Amino acid sequence: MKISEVSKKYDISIDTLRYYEKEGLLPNITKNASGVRDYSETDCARIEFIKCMRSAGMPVERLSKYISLCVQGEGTEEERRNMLIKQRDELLEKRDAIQRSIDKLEYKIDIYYNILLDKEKAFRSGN
Amino acid sequence: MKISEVSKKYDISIDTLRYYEKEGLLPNITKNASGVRDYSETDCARIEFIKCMRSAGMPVERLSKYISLCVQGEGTEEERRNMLIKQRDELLEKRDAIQRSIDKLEYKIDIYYNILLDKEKAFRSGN
DNA sequence: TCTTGACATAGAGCTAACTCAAGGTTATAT
DNA sequence: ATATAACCTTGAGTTAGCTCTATGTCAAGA
Repeated sequence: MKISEVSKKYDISIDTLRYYEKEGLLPNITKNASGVRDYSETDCARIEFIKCMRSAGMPVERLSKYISLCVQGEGTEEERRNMLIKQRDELLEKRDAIQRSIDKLEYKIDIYYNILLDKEKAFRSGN
Repeated sequence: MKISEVSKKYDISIDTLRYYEKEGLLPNITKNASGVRDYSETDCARIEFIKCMRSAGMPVERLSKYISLCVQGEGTEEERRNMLIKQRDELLEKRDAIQRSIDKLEYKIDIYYNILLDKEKAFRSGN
């Protein structure tokens, strides 16, 4: 798969794909004789994973570290697992912070609803 | 309340408090004759709100816009409400993206668990 | 053959949200 | 009286994560 196809498929800009590669998130991409990238199935799976993690705010540097462990292979499983656990725990906290924010917003939205309703009533009764 | 107290109470750096003020998030802070800030109850309530919104990633610029509407007062309620609704909807999406990421992480953590368990077994049986 | 379009690299530029540094003033403790 | 600490302002510096620019190569169609 060529870079433009991957870009379309995953809705990630070509620049970003090359940037990720430079940062170590996409190691060992095959290139043909004239240097053109050809993304494999494995590369695509990795891109999907990266996209998911990035959408949740996992830092590029941490992803890079994790992927370098994957490439190292055998013997790094425990460290990899610990990284994922840490990341998950951070996301749980983040999710809760977002939920608190949502709750506060809902509360205020409701208050404005009542204010606007009162104004409407006042208008109708000719104030 | 002085800036250092506010800083401690809300765990926001002094620099950040002044930065927020400059960006319009904390308008009309009272200052004494020698220019020292004195945060009121209202200011503190606003800081708490800002902290909550910032922790969920609401942009400073949007907060600034919202707060300027609050300061404008009467007649801006509908626009304010719409801003909050938009922000809430974005957070709902964000929360869901994070949840998807959490789910993927849980899945992988479990896979690593089984890998490590198998290694342990192999070790015990002398492989 | 010539042009066009998709690819490549290297490195500069951009934005958000802080964070720090330099230099100055004021209130308080010794 | 002086030193210290807490405040002030202005403006520069930092970081992450892209995004853009300049320049060049290469394969395919008119």
